[in-house]
Amino acid sequence: MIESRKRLGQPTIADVAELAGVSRAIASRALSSEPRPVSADKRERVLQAAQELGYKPNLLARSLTTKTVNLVAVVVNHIHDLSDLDLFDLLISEIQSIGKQVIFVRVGSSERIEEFLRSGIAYHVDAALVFSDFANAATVRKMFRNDSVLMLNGMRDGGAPAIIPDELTGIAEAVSDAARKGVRTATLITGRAASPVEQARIGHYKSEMQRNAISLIAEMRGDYSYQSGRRVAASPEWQKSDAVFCTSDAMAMGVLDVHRSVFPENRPAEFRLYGFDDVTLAEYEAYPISSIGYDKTLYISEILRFLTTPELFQSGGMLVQVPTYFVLRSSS
Amino acid sequence: MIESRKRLGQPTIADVAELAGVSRAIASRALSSEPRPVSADKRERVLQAAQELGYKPNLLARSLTTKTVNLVAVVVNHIHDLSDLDLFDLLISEIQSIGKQVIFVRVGSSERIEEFLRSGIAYHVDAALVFSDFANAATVRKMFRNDSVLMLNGMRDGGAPAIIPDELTGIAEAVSDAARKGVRTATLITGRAASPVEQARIGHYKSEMQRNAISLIAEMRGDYSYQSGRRVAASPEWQKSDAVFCTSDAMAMGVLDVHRSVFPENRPAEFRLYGFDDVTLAEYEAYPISSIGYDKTLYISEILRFLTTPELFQSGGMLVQVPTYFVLRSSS
DNA sequence: CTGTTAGCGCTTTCAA
DNA sequence: TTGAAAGCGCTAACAG
Repeated sequence: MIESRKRLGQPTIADVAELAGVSRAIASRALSSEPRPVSADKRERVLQAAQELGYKPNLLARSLTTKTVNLVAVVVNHIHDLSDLDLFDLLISEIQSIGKQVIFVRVGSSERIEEFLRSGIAYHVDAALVFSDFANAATVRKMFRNDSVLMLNGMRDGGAPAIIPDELTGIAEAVSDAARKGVRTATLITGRAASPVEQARIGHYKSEMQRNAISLIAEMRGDYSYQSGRRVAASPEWQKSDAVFCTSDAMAMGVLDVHRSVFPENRPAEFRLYGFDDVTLAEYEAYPISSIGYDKTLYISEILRFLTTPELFQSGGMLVQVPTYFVLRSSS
Repeated sequence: MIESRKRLGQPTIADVAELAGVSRAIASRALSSEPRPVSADKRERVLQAAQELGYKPNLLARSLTTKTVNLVAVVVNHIHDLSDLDLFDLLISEIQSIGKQVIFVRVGSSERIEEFLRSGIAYHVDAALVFSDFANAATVRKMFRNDSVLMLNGMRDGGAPAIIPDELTGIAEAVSDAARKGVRTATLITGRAASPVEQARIGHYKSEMQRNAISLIAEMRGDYSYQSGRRVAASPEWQKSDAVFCTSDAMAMGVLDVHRSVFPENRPAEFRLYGFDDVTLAEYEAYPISSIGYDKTLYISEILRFLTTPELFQSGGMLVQVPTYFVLRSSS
């Protein structure tokens, strides 16, 4: 006979075993989600006892031996984009549907991020999904006990697997849409130049413009935000061109609003406007911005594939590309 | 001499103790963040050894004895509301700043939520912040091992502490703004009627209208979304009134867009329009919607107060109110 | 199939 | 102040 149940606190597996009249090991096996050898009658008795006692396993204790917590870290810089929300809502929901939970880690510009991570449960996650571009894959991998890290920040800097939208296809479609409509000169409004993703994006716009005989007469710097779009569009350096390409929808909205006050039509009269991201917002009538998007459902299903069968991605930092496409709206 | 360090895996506190030539207990104390009796020189040696080994405590193991994980659950229905956007980024950031991490639990309409919770680390959180209205306080409390639950869904259904915006003040200001401008008749566009929060909100609008001699000539049902605002505004039942009050900004945006196509001015010409939530978006030129908001920073600081000193809230389900205020924009 | 025995890594009595 | 030892609750290895 094992010790009698201590009255305080939740029942443990020892209590269940005692009530069922079996050893703790048997109780553990009977309660396991994996198939484990237990005779039918004992399993029945254990389940019955667990039920009776209202037994709930302590996952912290279990994790200690199994080395797995069914926890996924989502590492972000910040979430202030609407497109972020659409994405994260679905992502969380999908991750939960495979029985894992999501811990959000917002790294902002913090320098102490590594220390912060180490001192929290997030350090023990089974996998990390990195949307933030604060560090490269190698660094990020060192930040988690587990080296199962998926880069989703557009970077592809080495050993870690990554899923990135193939931006070239969408950009090519957008630029050729402009060319087809007679656009000969264009302005490019960019975001944070430091980002390698932005560098590549800019490169694609330039090469596609060249291919389509569109000359880039001005390149202006924003920071992806609505306000920066307004600022750029209202600045004295602003010059007329046939088309304005922005590397974010928010900047395009800013540009649109500045020019809307001059041209009361719901779109700029003097140029064709293109955004990037295809945020939900563009569905709103006031911002009918032609944009470049990708299939979020597909993107997320690839992420889930990584979480459920990481082996598939481990072959030398596999890269999965998700196609982008052009979405035509009245701004262009 | 304790067993020599096993080569595999991370160094444990035993390794540190061994290297420092002290017992595990001493190492534990020296490394503790709490003040614990350790002689100065041993503490020094332990810290030195930990440093040398690159020792990182295993928080899962620690939690097993301390019963605390520095983890906060944020329970939501979904996160794609415009108003969510403004809140969650700041909330996560603030929670992290006090050394806790955030686990997001999206309950959607799932029935198996309790089971899901029990089988995850989230069950062991130190506190739960409930934005979702899927259940009452008592039920929610049973879903976490810890009963430190803060209701943020506007409900105030019992023992649990809650922080809710005091909507009456803002609504009173909005309605009186309308009255002052000569509004005599009004339409009210509402969201999900099932929600008790919405019920209260509607009640406030009605009583304030009465007080201000504004007659409510139509009450129409939306679902808080932009699309539902459009649908309502375009429906055959729509009738003219001096003012339109919506219980969400998104619906007001929908209403505005439907009427914008008739009146190209940036605001409806035939009535004054009022929203609710004061989403960031309303700062954009295309949607200059007068709205009702509250100080998110204040709201979040109250939440943080709960997390750091829950005792303050435990006196019989304390209710903290955060004042709302009216924000005047050109739509009214 | 079953039970015993060791742990997982850490903290905390409890004597010394 | 210190260290031995006893757990926290669970799972896994190993005999039977």
